[in-house]
Amino acid sequence: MANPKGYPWDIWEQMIRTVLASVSRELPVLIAGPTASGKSGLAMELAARDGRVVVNADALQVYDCWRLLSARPSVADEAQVPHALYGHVGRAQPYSVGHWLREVAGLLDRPVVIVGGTGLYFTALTEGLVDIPAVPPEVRAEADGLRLGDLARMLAELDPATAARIDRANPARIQRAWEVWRSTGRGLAAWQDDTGPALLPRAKAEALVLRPEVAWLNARIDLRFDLMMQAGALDEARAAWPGWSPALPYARAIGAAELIAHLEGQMSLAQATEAAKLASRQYAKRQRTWLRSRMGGWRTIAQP
RNA sequence: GCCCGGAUAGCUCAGUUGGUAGAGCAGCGGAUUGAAAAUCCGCGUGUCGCUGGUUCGAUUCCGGCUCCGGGCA
Repeated sequence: MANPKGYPWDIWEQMIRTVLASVSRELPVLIAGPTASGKSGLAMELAARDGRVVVNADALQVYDCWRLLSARPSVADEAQVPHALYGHVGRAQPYSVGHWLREVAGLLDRPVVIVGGTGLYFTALTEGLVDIPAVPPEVRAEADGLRLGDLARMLAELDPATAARIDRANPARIQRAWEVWRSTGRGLAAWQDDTGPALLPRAKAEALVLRPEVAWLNARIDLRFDLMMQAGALDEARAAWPGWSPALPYARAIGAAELIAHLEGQMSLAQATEAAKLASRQYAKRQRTWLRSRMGGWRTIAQP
């Protein structure tokens, strides 16, 4: 990617290369960082150097419909170095951390560099995740049909331990807790207390976090979206338009809803573009919070 | 040139019968063990255009000025 005007991309890239020179050739490598920080390119270099497979740790790059909008590696990239867990999930297919972790488990018998921006995925990998049976679609549908207040009341009554532990102002948490109780007959808190050892503890991997400077990253984010548009992101959105289901996870790709809204005549292309860039910057901020607070023991690569 | 309206947070605006002001968005901080590019929680960041006057006290009332809209010439 080109260098945003006035920002020292070359210095950042050189600095990272220096760091990479000291990265183990044997241990699995993890690369976390905010969107547009240059993770994928670095992963490819390491993969080429050590004969590693690049493994995706991004919740949106798994979907087959978003190569451009999710900033997935290009066809050329994939031809150059082996990649795994990219674009292998259909948009109507259920997918979540649990699926991802099980797939990663099957790949750890070979040299890997695991790269992505989804903090939850890395935390599940290095700190563990309870194996709770998947919530059946009927239970999800049942929960979707109930009012939040009712879910909260039922949860407080049936599973007070979980109700006390979760953020009860958060609808997503309440619904998840209710669904687990409903589909397994056991409380989420009880399940979580049984969390086993991590699949790949951070001590057994080379764990890196990229932390570029905020203004620099924001400029990169804006530039990257412009490049996506030049590469045909609007066509990609148009292809995903028929049967568009905003409630499904695939629809959360930043920029997708904005471009669809434009196709539906609800906003100009300029407005959609601005909204998508804004949403990306806000997403990067949330990622920063996670990286700061949950990846303290990781090796930080910050911009000077 | 004259008349009318406006000027308050980064933006769009509300408000103060005179006691130095608050919403939305943006921003900042945080939570986050299966929808996580999701979801949720917290925080107001200010020469109230400038300048005189009245007043114990002016962002508020009065005069002048500046700028921005609109109208009449």
